[in-house]
Amino acid sequence: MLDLKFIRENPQIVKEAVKNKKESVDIDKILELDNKRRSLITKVEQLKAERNKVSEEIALKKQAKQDATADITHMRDVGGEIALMDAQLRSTEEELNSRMLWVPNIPHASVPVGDSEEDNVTIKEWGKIPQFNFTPLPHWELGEKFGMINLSAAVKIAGSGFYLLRGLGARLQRALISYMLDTHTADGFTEIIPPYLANTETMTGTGQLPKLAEDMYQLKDENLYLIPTAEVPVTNLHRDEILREDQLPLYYVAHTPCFRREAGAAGKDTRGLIRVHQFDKVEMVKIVHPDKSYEEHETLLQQAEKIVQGLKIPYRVRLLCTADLSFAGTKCYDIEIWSAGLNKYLEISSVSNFESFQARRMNTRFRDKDKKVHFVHTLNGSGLALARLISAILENNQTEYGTILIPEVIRPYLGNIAEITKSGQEK
RNA sequence: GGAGAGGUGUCCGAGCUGGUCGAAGGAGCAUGCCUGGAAAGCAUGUAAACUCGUAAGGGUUUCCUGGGUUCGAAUCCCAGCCUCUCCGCCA
Repeated sequence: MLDLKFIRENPQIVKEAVKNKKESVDIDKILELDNKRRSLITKVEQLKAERNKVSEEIALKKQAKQDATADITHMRDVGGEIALMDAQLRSTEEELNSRMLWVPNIPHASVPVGDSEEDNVTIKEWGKIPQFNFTPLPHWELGEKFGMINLSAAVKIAGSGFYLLRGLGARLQRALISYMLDTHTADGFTEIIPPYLANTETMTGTGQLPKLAEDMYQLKDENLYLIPTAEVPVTNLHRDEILREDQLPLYYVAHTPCFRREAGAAGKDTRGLIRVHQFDKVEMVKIVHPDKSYEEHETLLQQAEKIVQGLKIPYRVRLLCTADLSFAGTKCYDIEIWSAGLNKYLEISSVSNFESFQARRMNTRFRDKDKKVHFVHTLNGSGLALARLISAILENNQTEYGTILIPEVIRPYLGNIAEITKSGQEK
C-alpha cells in the first residue's frame, strides 16, 4: 500500500507507475474519496467535540443537582447527526481502503520501463553453458530412468500439476534444502518454520490479497489459504508491531512448501517439475531500516547467487522491467538457471525490494532514536526454489555414460554419493 | 468437542455500582542529579493513528473486534475472535 498523502501530493508519479506496471487503477477516484473523507472527518469531529464538551457540562450539572434536560435533548439531536455522518464516513473509508489495496507499488528509478519480459535486462552471466556430445535428456526422462521422479503417481494421488520424488530424488531435495539453510544461517539468517496456512490479514499484509486471490488455494470452510511462498508467513511475523531500531535488520530464512493454483498456465513450459501446484522453496526475508533497503537488496541477490554458484550451475541475472515487476515490488532481480534438457534459462529466484509497501499493509514499524515511528522496508529472495533446481541439476550434470554427477557441495548431505548410476542405486 | 475463567498502554496490573479515565500503581526505557566509574537512590519524561493549521497549537479516535443501549461506555447488553484451566479426543 502506498502512503495516501504521497498519492495526494504526487498523483502524476503514481499514475505513471500504474501505467508502467500495466495496471488499471482509478487514481482520481481515490483522490476524490480522500477529499470526501477528510471533509466528513472535519465536520463530524466538530460535532463530537461539542458532544464531549456538553456531556461534561451535563455531568457537572447533575453533580450540582441542577436541571440538564435542555442539554440532553439537544445532544440527542447532535448524537443522531453524528451517527448519520459516521455511517457516511465509514462507507467512504471502506471504499477508499479497498481501492488503496489495488494501487501497485512504484518502480524504483533504476528499473527500466518496458512492455513485457522481453524488456528485462540481463545484467550478469555466470558459468559456462555445458556442451554435450549427445542429446541431453530432459529431467522428467532422467527422473523416471533413475526412479527419482514419479509423475504418474503424483497425478493419481492429486491430479495434474503435481510431482512425486522418490529415493535418491527425495534425498537430493532434502540435501539441497539442508545445504541452502546451512549456507544462509551461516550468513546470519534465522531459520523459521512457519505455518503453511495463513489467514486473510496475513495474505493482505504481503500483498497477495486482494489482487492475486485467484492464484491461491483457499480452504472451503475457513478463513485460510495455503501459502504460495514462505514470504507470506515470515514477513508477517512482525505485523502490527513497533520494533526497536536496534532490532533491525532482521534476517529470516525458511523452507516451506509453496502452493499455487497456476490457473490458466496449462500448456506452455509446464512439463515435469517446471510449473507445478506444489513445490518446496527456501526463502530469505529481510526486514530493514529504510535507508538500507537498496544496499540490502544487492546483498540479498549475492546471497541467492552464492547457492547457485556453490552448485556450479550456469545462470544469468535479469533486472525486471516495469511491466514484469510484481504488483508489490519496487525493484526485482530474477536469477535464471540454465536448463540443458530444455535448452533455455529458467527462473529460479526472485529477489525483490518492497520498500514500505508491505510494511504499510502489515503495520510493521520501528521507533528511531528520536522516538519517531517509521515504516520498515521489507525484501525477500528465493534461495532457491527446489523443483526447478532439481530438474536443472539432473539435466546439466548428465554424462555421456548415462550417469548424473552430484554437485560436490551437497555430497556430504547425501552420504558422499558422487554419481547417480542405476535406478535406485548409487555409487 | 464439553465446562469454567479471562482479554486494559512496551510489560505487569488496578478500575468494571456508567461522567473530571489515555486510563491509578509498579516494572522497563530515556534524560538529568549523585559517583573515580557503576549499582542503588532521587527528579523529570515516556502511546499511536487520523485530522485542522505556514507554525505555535487545536480537535477526534483507540482499554480484543464488531454491533447495541445512553446526552455520555474501559465500565451495561449482544455477537464474534483469541488466550488460559479442567475434562474428553488425538499425531
